[in-house]
Amino acid sequence: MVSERGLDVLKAIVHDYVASREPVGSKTIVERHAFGVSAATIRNDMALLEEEELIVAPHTSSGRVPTDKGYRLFVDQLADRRPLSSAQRLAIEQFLGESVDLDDVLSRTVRLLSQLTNQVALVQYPSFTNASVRHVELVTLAPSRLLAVLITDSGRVEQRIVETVTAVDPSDVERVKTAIGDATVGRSIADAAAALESLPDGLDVPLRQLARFVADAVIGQLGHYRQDRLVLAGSANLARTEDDFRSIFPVLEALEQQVVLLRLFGEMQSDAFGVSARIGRENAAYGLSETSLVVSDYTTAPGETARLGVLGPTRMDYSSNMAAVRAVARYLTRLLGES
Amino acid sequence: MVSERGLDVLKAIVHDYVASREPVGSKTIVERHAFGVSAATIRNDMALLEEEELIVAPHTSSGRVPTDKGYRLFVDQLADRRPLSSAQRLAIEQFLGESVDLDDVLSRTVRLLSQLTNQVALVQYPSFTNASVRHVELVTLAPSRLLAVLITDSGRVEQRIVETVTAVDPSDVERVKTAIGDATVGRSIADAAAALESLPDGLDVPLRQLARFVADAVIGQLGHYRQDRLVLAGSANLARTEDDFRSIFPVLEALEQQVVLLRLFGEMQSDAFGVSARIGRENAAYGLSETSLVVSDYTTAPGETARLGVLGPTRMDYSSNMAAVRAVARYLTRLLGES
DNA sequence: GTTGGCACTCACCTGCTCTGAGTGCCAATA
DNA sequence: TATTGGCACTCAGAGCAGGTGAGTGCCAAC
Repeated sequence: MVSERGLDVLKAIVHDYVASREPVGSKTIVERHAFGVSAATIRNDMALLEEEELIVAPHTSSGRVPTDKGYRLFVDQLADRRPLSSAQRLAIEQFLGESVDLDDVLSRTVRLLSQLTNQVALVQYPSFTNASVRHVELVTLAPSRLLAVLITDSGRVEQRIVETVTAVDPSDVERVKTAIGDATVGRSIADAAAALESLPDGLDVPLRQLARFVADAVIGQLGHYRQDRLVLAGSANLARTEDDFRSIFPVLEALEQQVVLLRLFGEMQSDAFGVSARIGRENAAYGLSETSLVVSDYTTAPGETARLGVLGPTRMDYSSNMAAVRAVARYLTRLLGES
Repeated sequence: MVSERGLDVLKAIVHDYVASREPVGSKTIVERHAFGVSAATIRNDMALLEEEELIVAPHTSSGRVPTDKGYRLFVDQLADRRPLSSAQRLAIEQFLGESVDLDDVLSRTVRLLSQLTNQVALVQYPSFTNASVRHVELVTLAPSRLLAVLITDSGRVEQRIVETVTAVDPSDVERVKTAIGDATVGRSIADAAAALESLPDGLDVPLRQLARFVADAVIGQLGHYRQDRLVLAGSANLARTEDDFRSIFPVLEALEQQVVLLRLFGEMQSDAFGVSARIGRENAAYGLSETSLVVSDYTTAPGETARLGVLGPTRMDYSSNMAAVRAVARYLTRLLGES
């Protein structure tokens, strides 16, 4: 069993190792932290911690380094949950407050988060499955090319080009637009998609083909509300933080394969404090076994959440990263919940 | 003066160095290329090339490496302009042909280009300054929050949230929408912005404030047509190609600071073949002195061009990268020029 | 349970030699 | 005059030896 002081020693090791990037020895610990005991005592504690596989020595005569299990214990029980500085809070409010639309909010959020944490920041687009259709617009770009624009009450705008086989008559376009609007406006995403499926069959024959094309396009746009997207920023931080450049290659690759990250996001469960972490080898299945992810939910509407977080080397400052992720998620919830 | 064969030697050095990543010696050259002369002769040529600062020896007793000046000469005079394989051409057509809208086209383009070249790919959004306003839509999201949507005949859609001080009357919204539509639809971006400036003054007092808010928002959207944006893909290739990881940090940073890249894009001039390169220290002002950029224009409408290209280490395969950039730019011109 | 002491380990630094790829130069050759 | 084989020279990099020091494990004493 690990003693009370033993846990404090683990905490000290995590802190010092994150700060110095070098294995931590018993002497360093007594020098930097006021334990009031000698180095030999610390050594005994460290031997116990090593037995529990919470720390490990890279080679026989070196200091210790936390294991993934050690980080996990640290995150779950030991990490300080200290709030951000008021200057940081102010920065969040000011920077995000200037946003002009949803895209802008999220792009600002992700840049902000990467600057606060010095890590790669990720923000998932809200799914808005509870949203309902506010407006459908159909614009003629060329004789046989239309642009379908879908607007929801969540303020999201989707566009899609519709190619038709033959040139279309403007009045037909108008009638199809009205029909589609009648069938969808005010309905939820799911209901609207269902209504559109059968819509063309109820129309006069001359309109059917056009209506089919447009309805399919709009259904495709509605489908986007299930598919998620990520925005990210700060990948340069990887090259700064990481010491070995070969290790950043799989990470950069994962960042481009958003699917992987979305699956990871999906699997994570927030704890009572609204923040959760996935550490090192817990991500091995995704080729990210030396990488940790700190994630929090944010809410855009009752019952609708999306996630944001940061990604960095296992050896990261969990305390402050978790605080930053939490604060940004809260502020974002407040900002987007207003509408 | 450098002889005819001297240039062939330079060409061989560039080729071999790009392939092997190691300084190229005289013996290697005679072994791999059928020059029909001895190593000593090649050495004489190399001494001349070194005098002209086209190649350099990293240390006294090693092979030679091209200088930036050497790459420049290679690109301008020696690089083969061989076309892509038909399989590659097919891949371009198939992959891009499936696009559903402008965003999709550009995001597919950039991914494609990064896969073809194994470099970081960049695509600039078209500016569409010649475009004209097709439609303006105003949607009420909340009592004092509207969404303004701007659609142009180039198929681009801009959205922006408008906050008003007080709750707005739906019929007022309708009237403002009509007024703004009348003032802008069918006009060019520049004309529409000018017309909107003075629009509110001509309206009844009760509508003025609302009209001012909305007009400002739409003017802001129109302003986006001057500001450019970049999409990029393949930054993981950096970590693969580069041997020293410290060198990728400034590059990753530049990739996040799109402003820098946009300025670089702006300064480049395409040559007669439609492709241009900026090599190594020519980019020193941007902190990219070990990086080269291969760029081509693509055309979206008569008189309107934007750029795309790839970015990678100075030691890159210029021949095939230039071929790929050129082919993709041509195809994109054809695809976007259709509308 | 804690401590000081002590022998032990091992990564890392330094200085050394050795090797080989590659060069520059030169006199001989076509 | 251009080309060639020969040769001495250079120097990065690999491999080895010895020294240093941070850190450990263990133990007897407190």
